[in-house]
Amino acid sequence: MILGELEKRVLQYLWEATEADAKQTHAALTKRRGGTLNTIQSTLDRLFKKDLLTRQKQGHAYDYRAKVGREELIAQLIQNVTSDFVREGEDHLIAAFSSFSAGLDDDKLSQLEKLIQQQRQLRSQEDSDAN
Amino acid sequence: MILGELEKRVLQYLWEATEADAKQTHAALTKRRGGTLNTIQSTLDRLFKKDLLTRQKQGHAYDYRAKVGREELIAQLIQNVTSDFVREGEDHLIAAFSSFSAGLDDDKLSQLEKLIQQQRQLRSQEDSDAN
DNA sequence: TACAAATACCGATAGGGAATCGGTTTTTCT
DNA sequence: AGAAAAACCGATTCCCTATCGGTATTTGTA
Repeated sequence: MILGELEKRVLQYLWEATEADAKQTHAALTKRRGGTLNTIQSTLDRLFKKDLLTRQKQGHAYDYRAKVGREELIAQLIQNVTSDFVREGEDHLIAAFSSFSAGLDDDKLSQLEKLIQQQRQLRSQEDSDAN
Repeated sequence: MILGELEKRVLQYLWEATEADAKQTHAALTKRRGGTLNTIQSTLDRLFKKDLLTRQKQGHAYDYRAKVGREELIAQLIQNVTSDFVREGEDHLIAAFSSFSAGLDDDKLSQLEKLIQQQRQLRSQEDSDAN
């Protein structure tokens, strides 16, 4: 899936705003870049059709919300752009790591290890929560 | 940077073949999908202009070689697709990890840790090699 | 409930990149 | 120099984003 420039901005805005209709979105984005309300409406609609947004009628306008968070989107995009090159049975992240590792300094490596630890802890907590 | 379907296939082929001219590439790819030699030439040229291939005249034809390896390309693509969403000071891989971690099982986490260790070892070796 | 305002929806256009291919110009080998 | 092989150029089609104008709906309200 490809995201256009405007689509990205709208998405970012919705992550901040939590919820907004076309008018608000237009108001927020039009300051830096011209464009009519219609343009924003189309863009919101396109994002909605891409299943990246949720909408709900509120008064006479749709209120849109991001359906995917920033990290989830990043994950999606990476899988997308990567999938043609990831070998059978190979994980996307593993592939990504292999790709980046040469460019990582010791600090980053440690940072990653910490994140892994955190992730593990998070899980054992969830496990005990479940009981 | 966006890669088209044919561009990806050509790239993959060049990773296998190490080196090939348009004719060979065409011969290799045309079996599964029609298309003329010209199409392949254009594609090779496009990849070359994208700085993904190297070429060198050999006899009357250019011999092309991939300029980036699979993992390097993956890294590039990830950075590309990700950069608009990665926060200031945040690393792409860290962001990627955060995005994926929820979907990783224990095995994958361990696998990653091992990779990190390997990377560390690789470095200390290089260090001692340098002395 | 009928009307006016606010939106949604439809459709058209422009612009950019990939994929394709025909045809012409260059290059190269003999 | 001449034939054959490639490179190069240009045109076309297709798909997707960005933009808007104009019309059809919907909604709040007098």
